[in-house]
Amino acid sequence: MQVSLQALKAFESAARRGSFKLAAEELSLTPTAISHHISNLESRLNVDLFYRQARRITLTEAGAKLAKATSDGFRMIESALEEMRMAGKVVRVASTSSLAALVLIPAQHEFSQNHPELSMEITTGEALESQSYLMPVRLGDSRAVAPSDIIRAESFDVFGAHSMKPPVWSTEPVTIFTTKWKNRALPEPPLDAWLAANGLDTSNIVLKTFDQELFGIQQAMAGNGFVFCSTTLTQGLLKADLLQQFGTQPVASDLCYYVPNKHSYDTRNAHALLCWLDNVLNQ
Amino acid sequence: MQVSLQALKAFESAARRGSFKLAAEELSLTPTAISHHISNLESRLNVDLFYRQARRITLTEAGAKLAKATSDGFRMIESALEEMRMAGKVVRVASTSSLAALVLIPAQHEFSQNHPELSMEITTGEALESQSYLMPVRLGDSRAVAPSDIIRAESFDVFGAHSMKPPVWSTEPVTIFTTKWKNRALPEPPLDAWLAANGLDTSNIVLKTFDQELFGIQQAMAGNGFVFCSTTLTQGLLKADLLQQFGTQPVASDLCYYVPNKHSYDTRNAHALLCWLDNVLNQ
DNA sequence: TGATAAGATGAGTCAAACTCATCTATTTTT
DNA sequence: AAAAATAGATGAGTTTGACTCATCTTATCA
Repeated sequence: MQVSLQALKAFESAARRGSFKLAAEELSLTPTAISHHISNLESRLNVDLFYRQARRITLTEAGAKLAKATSDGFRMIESALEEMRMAGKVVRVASTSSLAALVLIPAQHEFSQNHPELSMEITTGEALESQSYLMPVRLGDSRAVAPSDIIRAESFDVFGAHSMKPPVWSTEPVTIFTTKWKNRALPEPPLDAWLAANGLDTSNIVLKTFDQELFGIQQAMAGNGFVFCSTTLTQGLLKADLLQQFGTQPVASDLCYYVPNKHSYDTRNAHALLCWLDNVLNQ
Repeated sequence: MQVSLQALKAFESAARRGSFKLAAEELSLTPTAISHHISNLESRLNVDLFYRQARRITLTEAGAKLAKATSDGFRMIESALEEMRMAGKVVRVASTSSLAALVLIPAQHEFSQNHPELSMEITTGEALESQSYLMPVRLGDSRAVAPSDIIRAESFDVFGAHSMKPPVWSTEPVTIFTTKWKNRALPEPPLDAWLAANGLDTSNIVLKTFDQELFGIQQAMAGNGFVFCSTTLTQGLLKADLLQQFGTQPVASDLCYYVPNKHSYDTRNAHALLCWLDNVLNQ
C-alpha cells in the first residue's frame, strides 16, 4: 500500500476533531506524530488536505472528501470489530423461565469459574432470537426436532418438599400441580402414562395447573402439595434436599430441550457454552 | 487501537482471496506475515476467523461478518484515495473549441514542462461541469460575471493571413468573417463599434458568420477574407506570423473569459492551472 | 511585549511488522 | 507406496517506519 493506514487513521481523527492536538489525544500519540502522518499523506497523494492557518487547520475540499470516506470506512470496520470483541467476551443464552431459574442461573457461577475471560448472560422471555451471538434453548417435541439439536430428553415424576410425608394415594385427596403449556403444539406432560406406570388413577387426586413448571415447583417447595414435572428442572433441588421423590417410577415424555441449529454455532465460545449446557442438563 | 489496521488489511485480503498465499502476493508480503497477522487478530478479538483445514482455510461465521465490513470499509477508503491520487496528478480544463484549439492546446506543452508531475487534459464540448477536478473556462458577459472570476476581458480587431495585402475599404468588396453565438445571451462581437472607431461603414463589406470564432479565423488564414475576432484567440497566430493586423484600432467588448467560482478552486494543482491560464490568456 | 498555544521540522529511538528457517499435515506425482 | 510439492504454523532474528523529543515558527491573548 502506498499510503499507510495509520496515516489515514490520523487524518480521519484530525479531520473529525478539527485539530492535530485533539487527534493526538484521541489516538494516544503526540501532535507531532499527527503532523508527520498528514504531511506524509499530503505528499504521497500530492494533494493538500488541510489549510494551515497558523494556529488552526481547516479541511480543503479534497480533504473533506477523503475525511468523509475514511470516517465512513473506519466506522464500518470499527463497528464490526466491536461486534467481534463482544462475540469474544460475552456468551448469551435464552431459555424458558423455568429452566433459567432452576437450572441455568444456579449453574452460572460454575461457567464463570471455568471461563473467567467470558461473561455469560442468561435471558428469558421474548428474546429476539435473531440477535447475534444469542443461543436459544427451547422446549420442544422430540419427534419434531432434529435429533442432533436435542440436549436433553425429558422424563417426568412427582416431587414434594423435603418436609412432606409421602402421599397416601388411596385415602385422602392429594393435590398435584402440573403444567398446561400456553403453546398447544407442545406435547402435554405425560401424567396418564405416569399414573399407569405407578398403578394409580385420578380418583383422590386434585389437579392444579400453571402454564409454567416453575410455579408448580414453587408450590410444592412451599408444601402446598406435590408437583408433576420434569426431572431436569428438579435435579438441582433434589441434590440440595429442597425436594424429594417418593419411590415412584419416572416416565419418559416426548418433550425435550434443544438448541435450534445446534451445529451452526461454530465459535469457540459457543462451543464452551454448549459443553456447559450439556453438562448442566445431563447431571 | 487495539488491533492493527495492517492486520485487518491482511485479513481482508486473505478472506477475499481465500488463501494466505494469495493474500501475501497481493500485499507483497510473505504468507508467514499473513499468518502472524491473522492469529494476532484472532487472539486479540478472542474469536476464530478461519477454520484451518490443513492445506486450506475457510471463514467462520464471525470471520465472514468481519470480512464483509473490512472489505466494504477498505473499498470505500481506497476509492476515495484513488480520487485523491487523480486529483493530485491530473488537471483538467474545459473550454470553447476556439480557445482550446488556438490558445490552450498550443500552450499545453509549456505547462507540462513547468509541472512534469502533472498531466493536463483539455476538453471541449459538452463537458459535464459537475465532474470532479474539472475547471471550466467560459465565454461570458463581463457585466454579468463576478469580476474576480474574470481571467481576460476581450477586445476585437480585424485580422488577415500573413500573405494578404491590406484591405482597400473604399473600392472593392471586402469579405469579413465574424461570429454569431448560438447562445443569444452572449454580447455580440462589437463590429459596429469597431467600424465607428476606424471610420468605416458597412458599404463594400461582405459579412459572413459562423457560430464559432475558430472557423472564421481558419478562413482568414486560408486567405479567403478577413476575420473580425477576439485578440485573445489570435495573439499566438500573430506571433507565429500566421496572421497579421493592418493598423486598425482594436475595440473593447463586454465579452470575457472567466472561470465560474474561481476562488473555490483551492487545490495546489488548480492554482497552478489558474496561473498558467492567466499567463496564457494575458500574453 | 511577553506568555501561551498549535503546528512544522529534523534527528534519533524503539517496537511492530516482516522474513527466514524449520516443522506439520495434506495432497499430488511417480 | 514412497517421494515431492503445497499451504500453513511457529519461533527467533532483523529491519523499517512510526513515534518522540528538541527546537523553531507564527499567531493569539493578556
